Amino acid sequence: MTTARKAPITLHDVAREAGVSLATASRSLNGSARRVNEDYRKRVLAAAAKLNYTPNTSAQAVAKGTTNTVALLVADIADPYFSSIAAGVIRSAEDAGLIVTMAATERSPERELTLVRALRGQRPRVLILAASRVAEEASQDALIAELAAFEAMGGRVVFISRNELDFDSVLVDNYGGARQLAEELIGLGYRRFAALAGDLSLLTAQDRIAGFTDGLAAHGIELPPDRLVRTGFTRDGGHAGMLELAGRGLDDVELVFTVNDVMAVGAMSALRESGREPGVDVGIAGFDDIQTARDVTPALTTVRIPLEEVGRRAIARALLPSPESGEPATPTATEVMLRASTPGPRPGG
Amino acid sequence: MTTARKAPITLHDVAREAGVSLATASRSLNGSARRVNEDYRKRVLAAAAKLNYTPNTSAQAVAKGTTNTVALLVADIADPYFSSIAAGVIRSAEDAGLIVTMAATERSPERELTLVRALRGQRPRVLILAASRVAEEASQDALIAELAAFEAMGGRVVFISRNELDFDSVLVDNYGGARQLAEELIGLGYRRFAALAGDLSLLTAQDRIAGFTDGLAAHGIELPPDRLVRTGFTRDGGHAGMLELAGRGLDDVELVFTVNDVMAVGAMSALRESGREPGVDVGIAGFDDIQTARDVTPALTTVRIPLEEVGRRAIARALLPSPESGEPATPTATEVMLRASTPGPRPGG
DNA sequence: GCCCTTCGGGAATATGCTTTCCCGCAGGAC
DNA sequence: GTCCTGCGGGAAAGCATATTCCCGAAGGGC
Repeated sequence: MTTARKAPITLHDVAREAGVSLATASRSLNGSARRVNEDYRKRVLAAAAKLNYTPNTSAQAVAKGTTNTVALLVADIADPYFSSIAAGVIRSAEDAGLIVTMAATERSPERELTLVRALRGQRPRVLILAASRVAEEASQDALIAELAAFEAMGGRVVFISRNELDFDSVLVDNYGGARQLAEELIGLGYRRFAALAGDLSLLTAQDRIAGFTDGLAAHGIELPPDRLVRTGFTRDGGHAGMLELAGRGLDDVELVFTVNDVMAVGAMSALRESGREPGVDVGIAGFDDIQTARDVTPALTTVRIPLEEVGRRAIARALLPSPESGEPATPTATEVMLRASTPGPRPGG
Repeated sequence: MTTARKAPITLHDVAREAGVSLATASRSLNGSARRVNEDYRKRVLAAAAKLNYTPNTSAQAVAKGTTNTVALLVADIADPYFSSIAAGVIRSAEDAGLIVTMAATERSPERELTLVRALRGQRPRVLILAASRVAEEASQDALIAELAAFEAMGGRVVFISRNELDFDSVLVDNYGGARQLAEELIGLGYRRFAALAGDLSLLTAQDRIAGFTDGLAAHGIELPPDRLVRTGFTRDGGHAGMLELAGRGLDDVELVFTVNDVMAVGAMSALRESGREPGVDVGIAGFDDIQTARDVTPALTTVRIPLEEVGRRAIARALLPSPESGEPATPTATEVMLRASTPGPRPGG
């Protein structure tokens, strides 16, 4: 009984068991356009239950020419930003009877392209690209071409937080959120800012920085170039960036904005290592509102993105009839969350 | 050019383009046992590249009778414990040329069973169950039966942190880690403990509590029943549990152990709300060593599990020849990480 | 009462691919 | 020079399912 490897039971077996034809069995089980006599139907269902039959989805896919698969591409599934989005995607894909397959680009555009190509082999119904876009990118055109081919053969492409003409997308108001954040921070009394910009080749980082600096500019405040540190888009990037900033000896900085929360967390840690207390000595603000932002001490001021909902909206859009041309979907609203990490500048500042 | 929906190009097209037979085209592209003339092979490859051909994996699966799919079942993808494991799984599955599909049980045994059944339709090569086991469970037998059927038809089952006879697993030394933690905390001088036990119907929670209490017992210390709070296995569960504990007015408790890190984080937050400072007034220790444990203040003492590696080991084991009977794999070692949340009891305690 | 629909079961075909099987051809042994 | 062997191309037979097409039977209209 160990290595018996008995073949999985097929629709054939069910049909035989029920004493009906293959066609009738198929029709009974997945309710086609054709109706089937109630007696037969029951017999088939009973046989299927008795044999513990499960339709072979691959065979169904081949026969029908479509799958029930959603392919999701993220940069790094261990990053809370992406795992929250993934949770939303999985949840609502499941509600729609879709299976989701995931792959990680590890933030490499080349890998992204390779994966898209490979994923195309799966003939997924929809392909969701959540890995952020890089501004300058040789493989960009190749990606677009690949995706266009994918859509031409009937698949649906949805970008997350990345506006790509000709493709559908769930947008996030990165610019607006960052701008609003800047203004509210000014409202708290902050005047001297610095920013950790993540990798500026990432459009998301660019947008947030642009929104933030514009928000400052609207109040006549400038963000001097030497106070904008380019660094990795990760926690460790934030850590390194803060050390770099400290190394520049800008002692009068009142608030450091990082383009995402994980960087803020790294920055806070670096700040402490250099003997200063986040919130007290220097304000910190991030972007995304990952769970950790609320758990960290002091709680992190940030811009909230409803991450799970973004995931849900992605598959919702994918299931809608094709928008026929990228009417660029109203961006998901963001919300500034002021918390303890930005109590306002210290009186003696 | 919008709704053209041109059919995806098939192996047929490639063969025609290259002027060879279907068989030769197939053999050239996936290197079968049969060799094919180098000239032909090149012609086929060129044709495939020119047409931008991608094999239809569903068709391949049907023809071969196997897939390249790994199905991964987790409780909640947004939980860092699971997303870290998932990251490991995805990474090394990909190295092995496997695609991973994910689903979330939302911690419901019924859902788990339903999903396993549905996933079976995919005929995955391996099925990884990472959602924790519930002790008393009506659907348990059904699950086992389902999985046995799955293995009988050639699939591989790997449990994560859950020892199920007859199935392979990657184990985690929950008991040993917790026990070691208890002893080290005693070494720091702590004597009066309490614990937030998560849902005690979860075996993982049980093991950790057992290890912890046994560790205490080895030094003649007891964990009175009224100091063990059953609560949810989540962050909010930890929060609620800590409030509950505080409500019991046990003011002499020096250290609170929570069965996982997310609960510890919730507990720290609750502690602050009730006016006490984690680490200073009460020590806190968790389990898992998720990233946040290091980012929180004070940094959380915990028991480290190499989560990503656990994921990698899961697919590594799945790819090995079947162990033929559950020799229960040496458990993955855990490591106690003493951090600032347990500086030792306050002198005046 | 006859003809025309409609209903619905079943045989057969299609899907895109792998693999078996057949067969021709070239090369080596004697 | 014949026979045998082995290499490798191509036709064809699967794989598990969906769907088209055919056809008999039942029902309704006049």
